[in-house]
Amino acid sequence: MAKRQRRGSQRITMGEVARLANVSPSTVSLYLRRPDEVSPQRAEQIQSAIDRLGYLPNTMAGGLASSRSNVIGVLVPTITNSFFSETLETLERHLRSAGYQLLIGNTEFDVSREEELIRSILSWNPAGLVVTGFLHSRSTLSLLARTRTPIVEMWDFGQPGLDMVVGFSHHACGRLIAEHMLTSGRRRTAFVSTNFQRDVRARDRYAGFRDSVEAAGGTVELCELSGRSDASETGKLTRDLLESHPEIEAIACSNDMVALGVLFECQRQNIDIPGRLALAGFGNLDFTRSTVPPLTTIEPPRREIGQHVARLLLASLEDELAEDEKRLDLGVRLVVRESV
Amino acid sequence: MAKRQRRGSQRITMGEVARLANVSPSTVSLYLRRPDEVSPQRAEQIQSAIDRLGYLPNTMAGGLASSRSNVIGVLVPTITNSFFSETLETLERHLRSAGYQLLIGNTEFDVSREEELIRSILSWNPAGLVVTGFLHSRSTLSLLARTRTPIVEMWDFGQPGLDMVVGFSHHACGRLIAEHMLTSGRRRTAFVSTNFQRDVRARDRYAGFRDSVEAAGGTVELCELSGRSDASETGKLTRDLLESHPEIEAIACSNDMVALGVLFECQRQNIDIPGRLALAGFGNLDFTRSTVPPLTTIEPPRREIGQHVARLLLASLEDELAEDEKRLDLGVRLVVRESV
DNA sequence: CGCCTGAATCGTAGCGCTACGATTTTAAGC
DNA sequence: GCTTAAAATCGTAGCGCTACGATTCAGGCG
Repeated sequence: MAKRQRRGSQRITMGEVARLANVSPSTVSLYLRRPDEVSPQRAEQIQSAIDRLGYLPNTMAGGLASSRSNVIGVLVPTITNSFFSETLETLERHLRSAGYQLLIGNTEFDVSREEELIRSILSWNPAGLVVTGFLHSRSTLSLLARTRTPIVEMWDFGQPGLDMVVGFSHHACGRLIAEHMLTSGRRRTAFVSTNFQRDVRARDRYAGFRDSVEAAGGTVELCELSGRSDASETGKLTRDLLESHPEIEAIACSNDMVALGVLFECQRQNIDIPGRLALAGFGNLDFTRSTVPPLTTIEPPRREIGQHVARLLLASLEDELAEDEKRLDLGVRLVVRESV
Repeated sequence: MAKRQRRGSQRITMGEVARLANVSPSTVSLYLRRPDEVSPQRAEQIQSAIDRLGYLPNTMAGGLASSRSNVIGVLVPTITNSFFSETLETLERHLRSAGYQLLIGNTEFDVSREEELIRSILSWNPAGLVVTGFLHSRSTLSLLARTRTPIVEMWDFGQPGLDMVVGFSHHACGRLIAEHMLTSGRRRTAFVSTNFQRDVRARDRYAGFRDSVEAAGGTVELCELSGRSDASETGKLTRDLLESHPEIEAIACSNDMVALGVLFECQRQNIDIPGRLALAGFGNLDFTRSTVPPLTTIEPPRREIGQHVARLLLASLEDELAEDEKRLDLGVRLVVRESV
């Protein structure tokens, strides 16, 4: 909380607008909320008073009085990741145009931090809540069970969920990549991942990949990149991997940035892609189409997620949604280019 | 605003906690705000009542009553850009640990959208406001002049500013790159930029670059990339540029993603970097150290900006800052690698 | 011309909390 | 045991707005 008190900072109230416009405060309030219910004449008086005074409504007072808010809380593991930030951007655009304000929180892939953030967001009496994935702490779950605000779990699919779900199956992504590699005749593979311990969804993609490869009699070597180094540490890791496992003929990466690191290492070592080694990413980031060679990857519906989350949220705020409208698998697209 | 009314969603109030704990509501409030001012015995009664009821304070009611809020508004051009999102992440971390809640807005490089967002944030009676850069609409300026909340303008430096300023000079960045290229003997240059029309800071970097190059008797060809295509359209543009201006021996890019696109095009055309062409980016994104060849770029103080903005904001909330503490040029570091 | 109806406007009572002065409790000192 | 100051607790009066029922106003009609 602010230490320095800033009261009396001559903020204009609705009452002052009313006085200047020669109407009652209730009329001003009504004008602001449902302009077509006041006469054109009053409307005009009120608007000009507002303009003249530079009146800004006090959201907190309004929210308290109506015990309702235009806040929607959104929790992502990190906004630093273009997957989530594009979803956020789209979500923001759609929700703002419907009059809502996003409260964004970074869970840092940590369920206890998520809990803390949810507590803080819930104290705003939000109209809706959007969280990433299905993994929540026990007390988060009970916190969420008790609240009545609509909840969307996004960026994943395949589990029951708390209320609404918009996403896709990461396990299926892994399988998709695996099948494509198998088709191109590769059986000895590796999966290189950042953030493997913390990111359930990366682990799901790995699991899907491994399941498919092993079902076809192939092998999968798992390589974890430590920390946040997306493309720098990758070089060394790739070198070690290829040295200790010279039989490997395909590498799937947990995301395109990792794949970029692998790709540059291959360029350095003159390893032919896809001749000697097949390479695939995840994310279909912008650069993937211009790498040398262009990178085969998976396009997750980043912006579509945002759009549909907004749509569902808005709909559920209007009226109760049928059960079968509450779950949306947006699927995923394999973008085949030249690296596999 | 929410259409469906969710009142009566049996939310627990402070009064109910008080009743269960056998104290007055004021004591509960005091306990929550300044726990050390209630006796340990009461504290314990109250806390257990809170836990038992699952009480969550109502932020709006608190904010209204104290006419003060723990909200800090932050406006960035786009959260989709790792420059800003890393600043945001750092800012969030520091500010949250001091008890503040960020309200993030996307201006989309549009001053009128910025104005709209500022209006909306101001209606929350925020404790502070952070905006990106110096470019604001006329009415934003008057809106901001009237308010008493501390304001930080970040990610730029060199203009008077409204209140506090934390950033660095983009013009200086351009000069830095130019000087390095000139030192390596290049005089015929090009500047390739995304988002040139909308992004003042990219234009400043260009201006700095051009000023230095031209002062040394060199030439600068400006290439603008349309829209959001960071690395894909870049290939074609580079090809055209190199064809129509075969004399060009150095390319500076508005950011590392653009440089990546140029680099891949050069790989395709077998253009030797830095032999035939020098290349530099901006941002020092993670991948730049592993490209082939590693990319010379500029490291902007992304996270430091967040950290110092938080520090200044917090300090100005405690007490008045001296004038000379209000402006901070964080500078910039040229990261020399192999591409120039 | 009064009556009725619907539209426009208004007044009042909170929303759940905090600020702050009033009151009660505690403990120290003699 | 009494006084007194300090510490702990409490009661009241809003914060600025919205909800909603009460009131006023227009106009149309018998």
